Amino acid sequence: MKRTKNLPEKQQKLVEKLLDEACKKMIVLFGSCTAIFDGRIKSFLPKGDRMLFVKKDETLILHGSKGLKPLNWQLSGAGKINYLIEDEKLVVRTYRPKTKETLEILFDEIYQATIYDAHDSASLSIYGSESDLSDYLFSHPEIIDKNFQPTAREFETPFGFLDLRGVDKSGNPIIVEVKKRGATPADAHQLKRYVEYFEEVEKIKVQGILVAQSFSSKVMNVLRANNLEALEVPWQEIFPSLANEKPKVTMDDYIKDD
Amino acid sequence: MKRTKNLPEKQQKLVEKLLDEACKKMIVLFGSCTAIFDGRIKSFLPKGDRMLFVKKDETLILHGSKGLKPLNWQLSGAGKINYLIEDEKLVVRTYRPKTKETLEILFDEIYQATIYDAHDSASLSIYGSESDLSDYLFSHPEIIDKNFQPTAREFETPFGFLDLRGVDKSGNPIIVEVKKRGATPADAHQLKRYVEYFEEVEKIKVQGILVAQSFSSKVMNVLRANNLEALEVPWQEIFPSLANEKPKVTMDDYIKDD
DNA sequence: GTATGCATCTCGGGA
DNA sequence: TCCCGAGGTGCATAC
Repeated sequence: MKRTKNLPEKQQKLVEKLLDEACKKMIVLFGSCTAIFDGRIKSFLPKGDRMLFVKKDETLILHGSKGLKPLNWQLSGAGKINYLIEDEKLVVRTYRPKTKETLEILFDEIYQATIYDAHDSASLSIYGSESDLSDYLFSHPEIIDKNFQPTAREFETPFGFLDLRGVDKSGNPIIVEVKKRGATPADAHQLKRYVEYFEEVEKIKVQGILVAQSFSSKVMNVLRANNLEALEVPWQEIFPSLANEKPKVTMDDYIKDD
Repeated sequence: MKRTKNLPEKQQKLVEKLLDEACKKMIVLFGSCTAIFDGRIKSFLPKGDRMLFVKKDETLILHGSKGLKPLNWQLSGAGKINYLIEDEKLVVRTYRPKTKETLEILFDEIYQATIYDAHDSASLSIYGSESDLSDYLFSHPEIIDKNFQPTAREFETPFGFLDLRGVDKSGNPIIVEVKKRGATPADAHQLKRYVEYFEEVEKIKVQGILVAQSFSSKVMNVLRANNLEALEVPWQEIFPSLANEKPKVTMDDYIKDD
């Protein structure tokens, strides 16, 4: 990429443009910069080539050349983003009062600045969440146990919501905590605290079952130590993945040309 | 923004360029697209103006006009990103074998394509993490209690690591769980598990203290019910925030001109 | 490689 | 508004 010298007058013009377009359009700046964040944590980012992305809601995202997570960012809801020239260099400065967080990005050089006029009213639709899995288990209780009869979903306790409640064939109460991913020790603890709620507060002895994709030995230890059950449910078989086969749903099913 | 017609020959040239530069440079495409993700979850994104950002490590990020989080993405480590022309439209398709996840982005129109040659060897340095706070409390135990004497940091139990262990002036054992953020019910239960471990397995009665930024009434209820202590530690006073005052550390302290 | 827990977690839903 | 838990959590670190 050609690196044009950033002449002062050119920079001044850019700043005016940026201030003018802020909150109306997406702004992408590409250049060499350093950054300092101060708030919930402090961080310093030495000089390097980055992409700064400012959205219409003034979310500010500074990306490096690797990984999904940005190097630095500022959430929307911060005050106005300041674009200034200091020492002939572009400085982008934001302050988020709610969390008292400042982000300061100093551009040594700007290689390219682009202002996009984006229109997007669409929103992402999702299928296959943990709550979908709970729903499915509620209506297909035999997956949990052939004698399991669910009685409630999203049952509230003072310790939080539990996913499924039911009984076995003898009427003994069962509670189920559902995780789509692999179980963590925290998940086992979560289930334990629901069981404790019933035993200590409601004076009911319940069987706790943790449903998850997989169980590590440490998690199994916690479960066994607390007399809780583990049930491996491969949700991929419940929500058949299209990944391995020819997609059954293609974009053509959705796309409408104007 | 001027919306140039995407002529087939032009698109073909873009595809060649994209394939050529993949993994060598950052790619930014701006246009109108739909997207389908299939893997850990299924999602469909209707048509709208988006920014597609492909990093050198083949991380792929599709951003909408709001919020920090991308609408769709693919982590690095996926197979080669496919850029194809289908029905005279650019299709970006990736498959990540590890998690069997596909992402397909179909561009209805491309407004701008940019290829950046980024050089960034610098890495972010961070100060003020939870572990920094634990370290600080270990060396300044009077913050927890004037009679607290720490004996261990990162002490392992079968239920997980606890942050601090120590004794009071009478030699009674104390364990401390440290959170930098506000305490959650799960935090209180985690501490309870640790206390139970000592009482049930090691047959030692210990006092549990939860250190956090703030405590909700629900969390306080759980703590009180289990005879656990809450200690509000304003870490902002420990790692003085520069947010409210004139920054003491400015970029000038770091920046070295080549 | 897997497992574990932090994160400037972000985000959405519910009270 | 705050509180709470899910997340395609991502990510580093410990094993």
